[in-house]
Amino acid sequence: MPATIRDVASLAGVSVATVSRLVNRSGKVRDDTAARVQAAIEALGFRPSAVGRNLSTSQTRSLGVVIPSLTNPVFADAVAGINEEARARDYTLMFTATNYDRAEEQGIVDAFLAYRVDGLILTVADPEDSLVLDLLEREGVPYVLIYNQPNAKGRPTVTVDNVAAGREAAEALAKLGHRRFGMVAGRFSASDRALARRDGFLTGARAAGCPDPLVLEVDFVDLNAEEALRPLYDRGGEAPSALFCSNDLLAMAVVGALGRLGLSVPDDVSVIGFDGLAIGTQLHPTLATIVQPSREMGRAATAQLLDRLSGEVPLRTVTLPHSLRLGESAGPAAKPSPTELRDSPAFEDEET
Amino acid sequence: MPATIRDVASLAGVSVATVSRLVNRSGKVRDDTAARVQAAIEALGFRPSAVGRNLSTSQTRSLGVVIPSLTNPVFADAVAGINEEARARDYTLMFTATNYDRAEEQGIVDAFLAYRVDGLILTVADPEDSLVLDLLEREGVPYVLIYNQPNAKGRPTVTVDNVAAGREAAEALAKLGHRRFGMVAGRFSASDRALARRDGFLTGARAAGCPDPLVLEVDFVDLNAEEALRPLYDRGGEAPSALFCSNDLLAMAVVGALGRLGLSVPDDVSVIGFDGLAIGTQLHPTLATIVQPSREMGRAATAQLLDRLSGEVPLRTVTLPHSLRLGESAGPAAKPSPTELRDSPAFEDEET
DNA sequence: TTCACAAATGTAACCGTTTACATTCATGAA
DNA sequence: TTCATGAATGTAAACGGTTACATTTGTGAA
Repeated sequence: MPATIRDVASLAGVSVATVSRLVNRSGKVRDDTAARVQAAIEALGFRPSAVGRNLSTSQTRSLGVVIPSLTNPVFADAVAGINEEARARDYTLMFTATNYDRAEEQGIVDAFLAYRVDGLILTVADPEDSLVLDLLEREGVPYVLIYNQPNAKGRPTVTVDNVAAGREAAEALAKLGHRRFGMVAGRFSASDRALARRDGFLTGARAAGCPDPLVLEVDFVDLNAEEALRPLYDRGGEAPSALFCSNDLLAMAVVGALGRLGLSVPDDVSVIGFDGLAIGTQLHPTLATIVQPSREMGRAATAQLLDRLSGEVPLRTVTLPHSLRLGESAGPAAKPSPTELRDSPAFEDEET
Repeated sequence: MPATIRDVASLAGVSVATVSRLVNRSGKVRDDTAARVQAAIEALGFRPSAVGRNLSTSQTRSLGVVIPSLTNPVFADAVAGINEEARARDYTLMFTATNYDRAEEQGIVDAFLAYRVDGLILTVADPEDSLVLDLLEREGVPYVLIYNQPNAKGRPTVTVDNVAAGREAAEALAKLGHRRFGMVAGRFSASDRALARRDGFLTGARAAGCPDPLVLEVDFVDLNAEEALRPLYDRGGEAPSALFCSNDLLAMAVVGALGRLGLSVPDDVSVIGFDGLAIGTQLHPTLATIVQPSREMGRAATAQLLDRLSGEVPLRTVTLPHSLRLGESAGPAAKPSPTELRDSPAFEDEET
């Protein structure tokens, strides 16, 4: 139904080649011809069809984006970065969330390949052993991972040093005087980065001469943080005085749950998250966290991919700097032993 | 480089028509032929090109999604719903955020039209007066708005009754004994819904016989809630005891800022947000809010659009139910202290 | 066996661009 | 005026599918 290049050509009394040349600024066209063609274009409201062009040039100027979920703002931030960079370079984004479902990954990538996206940016469940990535490799479609860990197969990824960051979290807490650590994490099977953060955290705890942190793996999607934490803080003395959470959303929920359990953050328990979500700085207490540059990671991944598409630059793994943001949710370890917690009135209320 | 339908055809010793028939299950093909073709497809790793098909069928089975920002999880939730419904019906999503920039809107929609998306789902700055929507109308490309308000031009939108919701917020606060209301909102110029919520809130306040709420318009993108609120709460007595925020992100920031100003929520000030973000139920205090079914709105908009694309069902404006979630951030008004009574003329006026 | 008819398959045009190559046009030099 | 030359434009073949229509093949009845 929309006007085609032929319509324009015949209305302007020129050939399609001339129209094409004008539209794409490839080749020269005389001023008066250009004016005539331009007039025809406007008269017809001609909008060149990307699909015609795609077929002819066998590239689509589109990128596929595959992430686990938009519900976690950390991914939304990355997508925002991807979006910015892609738009700046005139690429379009095809997008889907997998909901942490590996079978979905496959179907989605199949669809994107059918659409002949020029490249993909994705966060997968397990990059070491991913059929999807094998497929891309086989088909020679360029891709860059984000958030995923650098891995044995040398798959290009833009990420932060999650192990170091985990270690730093432990160090920071140790420096505040804490010795009994806990970690609350989503399912490790769905997140290689959570795993890396845990490894770093354990290492850090040991290096500080602390007992091994208790690790709590919780269901991230429909989480009941209060239920998950209650048993821990029923036990009294040996309960962790500092909790590291594998992401900020979890950390926010943990802070809330502790409050509801009658514990004060950071007076009774310190909490430190991971991601650096903007909202964390607005809360009270502000959320202590390891900040990763999500938007920048999205942008960097995209930039790299687009460079690769327009040159033959090889794709590389890039580790961006993270930083510790010591918010109010992490404070010095309490002087009195949390053994007293058992006797706290708020706690008795909960018990009955 | 990838195998084409002709490659498959010649390897299987059949015509392209037969391959096409098999791939699309259009028309019948004998079992032994099918097997041969299937073998060829697998041998070559043939993946039908959507762009070839798009050109031929002049439809793309893709939808454009245009929203202001992913940074606000409420949009992310809607996109999640859109994503689910689209995937279920085998449509692909092209996606972009406008960052609340109206010029961007135009460029993005142009790009999507070039790609010949079959339809669009969008949230625009101002549906009444939107060049972009005029353009879609003119080109006959079906679209559905989400979040935007029902409007004079009868543009189809999936939303909630923001006016009623705003009114209910005021009523709920009045029922808790509050009389001095405030509203904190993002820029109205970027959000017709915030405006509608304000209108409803004012109406509700008046209906409850309360003085007109103070309305604070703040910069949502880089917000300093503490600075914005401090002047209000420096003044003492006449400061609002209940704040309605035009969205949950804002409400969370406001709760945090009040805390940092040394005020207790809800003992000193009640706060009620809008959106029903999941994280609100995890915080401490849990966030009182008007819940809108974001995911469902995304799904409904998509379903409607896809129905329209495969039948000739007309697009309609749909108002989905919202609900009040009375979290801990909204509580009974404090008994006004004698000082406050003296200092608060508004209060005395109303009492008589 | 022959024929009518349906089932299976093939042929080729078309969808809207781009682009290599061919052709025409304008210009200045001889 | 004629020509050589470069600039401007045109022609037509891709690109990878779908599909109307034509053709061939297979089946059962006469």
